[in-house]
Amino acid sequence: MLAEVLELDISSVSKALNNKLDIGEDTRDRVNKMAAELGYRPNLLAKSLSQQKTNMLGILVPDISLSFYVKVLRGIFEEAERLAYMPILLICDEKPELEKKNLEFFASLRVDGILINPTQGNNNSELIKNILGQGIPIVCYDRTIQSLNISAVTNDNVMASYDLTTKLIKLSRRNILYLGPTANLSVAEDRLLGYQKALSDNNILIKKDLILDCQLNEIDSFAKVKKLISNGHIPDGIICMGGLVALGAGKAILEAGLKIPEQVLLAEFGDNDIVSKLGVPFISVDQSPFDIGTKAVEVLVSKINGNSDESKPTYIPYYLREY
Amino acid sequence: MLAEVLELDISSVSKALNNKLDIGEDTRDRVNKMAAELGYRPNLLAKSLSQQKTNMLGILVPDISLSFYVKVLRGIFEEAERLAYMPILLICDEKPELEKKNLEFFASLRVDGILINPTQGNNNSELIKNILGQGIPIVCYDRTIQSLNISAVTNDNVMASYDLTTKLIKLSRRNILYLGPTANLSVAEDRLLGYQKALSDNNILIKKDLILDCQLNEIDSFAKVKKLISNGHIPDGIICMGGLVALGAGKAILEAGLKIPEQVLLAEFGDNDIVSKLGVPFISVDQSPFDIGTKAVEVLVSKINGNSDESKPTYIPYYLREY
DNA sequence: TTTACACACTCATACGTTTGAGTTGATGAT
DNA sequence: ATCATCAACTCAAACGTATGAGTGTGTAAA
Repeated sequence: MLAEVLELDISSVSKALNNKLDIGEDTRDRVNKMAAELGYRPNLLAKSLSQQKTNMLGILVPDISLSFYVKVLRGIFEEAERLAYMPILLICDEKPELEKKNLEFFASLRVDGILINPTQGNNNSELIKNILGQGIPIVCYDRTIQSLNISAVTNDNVMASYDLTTKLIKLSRRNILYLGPTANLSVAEDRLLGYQKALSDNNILIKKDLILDCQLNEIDSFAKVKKLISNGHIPDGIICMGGLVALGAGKAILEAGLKIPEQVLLAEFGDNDIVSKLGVPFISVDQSPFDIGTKAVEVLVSKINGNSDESKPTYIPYYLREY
Repeated sequence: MLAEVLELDISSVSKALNNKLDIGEDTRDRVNKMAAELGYRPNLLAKSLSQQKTNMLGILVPDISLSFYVKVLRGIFEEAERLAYMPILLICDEKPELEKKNLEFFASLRVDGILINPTQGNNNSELIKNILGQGIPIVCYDRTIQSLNISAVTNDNVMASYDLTTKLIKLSRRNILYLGPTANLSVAEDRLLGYQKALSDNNILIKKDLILDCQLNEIDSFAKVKKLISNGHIPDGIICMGGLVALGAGKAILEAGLKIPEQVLLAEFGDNDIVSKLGVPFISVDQSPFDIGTKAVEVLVSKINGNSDESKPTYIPYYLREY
């Protein structure tokens, strides 16, 4: 198209547009001028196919209705822009089948790298291994996959949970409930460990009925806590895995006529925006989601560039906050 | 790769994988089996380039921290999945430069169609026209671009605002403040019209100082309303353009010691999740964001398939709700 | 005047897939 | 036995770009 009008070889046009050295200055100018005039837009499909590089990053997110992930995304987008990669965002809705479909898409599209927050249960770890084997680097953020020896950018969740639990203990709480998944989720398992260690270190007995398995949503959390209370077990503090869990638990507590934070202290990880709906004070672990995002991209890109073959986790600092 | 192992021509492999008719059943099976075995994954870049069709939809979103857009996205993703298109999500952050960059990317990637919620001021309408001219259909959702004769899926914002204002009037409010952009935004202009018409029809004088121009964020809204109150103008009802505006306004009102809803009735469009942070009752226009999403994809895909060249707006029903 | 060499360009191939046209061998009808 | 038909395959071109090797021209050095 451009080549015909200018009576040049396509290769010359290509070289002019890409500022290659073996092309005359005057022809370069002619080409650029004509390109602007005709509204020429390079075909990324062809370019990527030819170069064997897309300059795209595949980003998998479980749920964008949680402000935690939105903040992570901010970090991801900002850093990707800085490093001249295009982040392609796909949402998995915590569904393994969707995650699979989206991973397959990214692999077929030949993105240069993938950022993933694996769904609970790590149902797609075989597929992930497969894609890694195909030569596409994958980095986990927030959550990780222990069985896979994969790079991850996350918090030290054992320590964070230890600190949070310790804080509740210092605030004179002794019947602290752990509320969230107890298996199949790296993050939750770590936090359970930290919770238990904090109790031990403070000579508090770990009671089995104060470790309450619950899904990462408001409904289940509400139901489980309501049942717990109606059974006469009233904790004086709750460590919640995420904002939705805290929201459900908080509603159940308030509905039972209990006071927050006087009677029950509410503590949660990561997503405070949604908890503030309750209108009561709570303690939150700020996981520095923005930094998780930027660092994840940084690690991924260094893998793409072959500057890092290691797969140890990168820890991002966290902060306890009171709202 | 596959072809070599099977000692077949690449074209035969391609035909087998795509269930073409002029290929033997036994070879088809052999190919599929070997493909599974070797973990063959078709290259979408090559496929799309060859077919001149990507089966991708470019989705432009201003801001995913607003639950309104998250709900729209749910609709978009669900309908896109149903119609076998892959939605590619890019976030513009209300920044025209980002919008431009993302539009250029979509055009270069040769997505089959684009869904856009144009930024205020429609800074990229020339580019949009250009891309349309290139043969990529574009449909607006929520907002539209009047100057461009482009398809849009939205609410009848004049009517919605008329109804909402009328509702406040029926609740005995006479000093109703319009709070939001007054120009450069299709949606807001329409709502201002509806607001004014409702006042007129009820024989209420339209006061200039009850039409308060303010940006679509919490900060500006808070500042403007605070100033208004400190100047002694206290409205008894506020029509806010969106949740962030309502949040800022609500905070200013509460800070001034005024009661919501007794002294000031708060009403807003679209994004109630965020307003509930205030912990007070408010009236909301539910714009059926999910339906906006599904319908937008439906309209876009029918354009892609050449079944629709018209460009009239498609209106989605809205509902007044009290929270 | 020849040789060398850099410069600016073209040629050919590659990337991985699709697709209509062409080829082959077997089957059936006359 | 001859020819048309058909199924199942291969061939070749196309999509739009990038890139190393090859070509021709002009200039400077010997």
